[in-house]
Amino acid sequence: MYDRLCALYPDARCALDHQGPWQLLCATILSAQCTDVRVNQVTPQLFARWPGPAELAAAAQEEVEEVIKSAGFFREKAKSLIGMSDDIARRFGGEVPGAMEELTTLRGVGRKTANVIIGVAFGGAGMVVDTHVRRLSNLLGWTGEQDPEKIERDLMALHPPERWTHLGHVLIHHGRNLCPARKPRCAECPVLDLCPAGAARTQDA
DNA sequence: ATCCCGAGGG
DNA sequence: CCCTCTGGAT
Repeated sequence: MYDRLCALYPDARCALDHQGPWQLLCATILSAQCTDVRVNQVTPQLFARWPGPAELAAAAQEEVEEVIKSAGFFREKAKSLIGMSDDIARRFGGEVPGAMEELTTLRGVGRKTANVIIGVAFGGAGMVVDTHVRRLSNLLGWTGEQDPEKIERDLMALHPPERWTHLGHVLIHHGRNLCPARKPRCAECPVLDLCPAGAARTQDA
């Protein structure tokens, strides 16, 4: 299945525009319950105005809110962006840490965001479980869990570490292109033969 | 379990 | 109108 998805999406990669770990951290925090397209619309202005953690840590919350407003959850996300930057400036000497236990101590950073940083910014093994990965993993029968951390564990057991990061990317890509939550296009799906949920659905119709 | 929240699609 | 979008804190 992994190979089939890779063949389908040969250049699937992180769709959040960024330069360096701190920018990716900001973009990923902003991506909660929001499309990556919209995140990429607000980050240029964010990074132009506050170029690094030291600057953003000192920003006025209302000004940050104004810039990121269209991404939704703007009050919480502004607090997280400022708090996370302050954490990095004070506790980590201005450098984004690379370990899960450190990353998740940052304001607004949970396992999903931490795994993005580990996998994409540092080239490590990060099994990202977002809304797409959760939905497709359940449809494909790879897990029966709903809790992201349990899904993470199931996926890590099914796939070798060197595939984790890219697996997340191809699943997210497939979720966007052909298998969105609202209206999966099973009739056009090239991997329908490997999808129990899709097979059942097409039989229904 | 609930709240945070704007924007786009059906 | 209702649901979903690369979740996390309380």
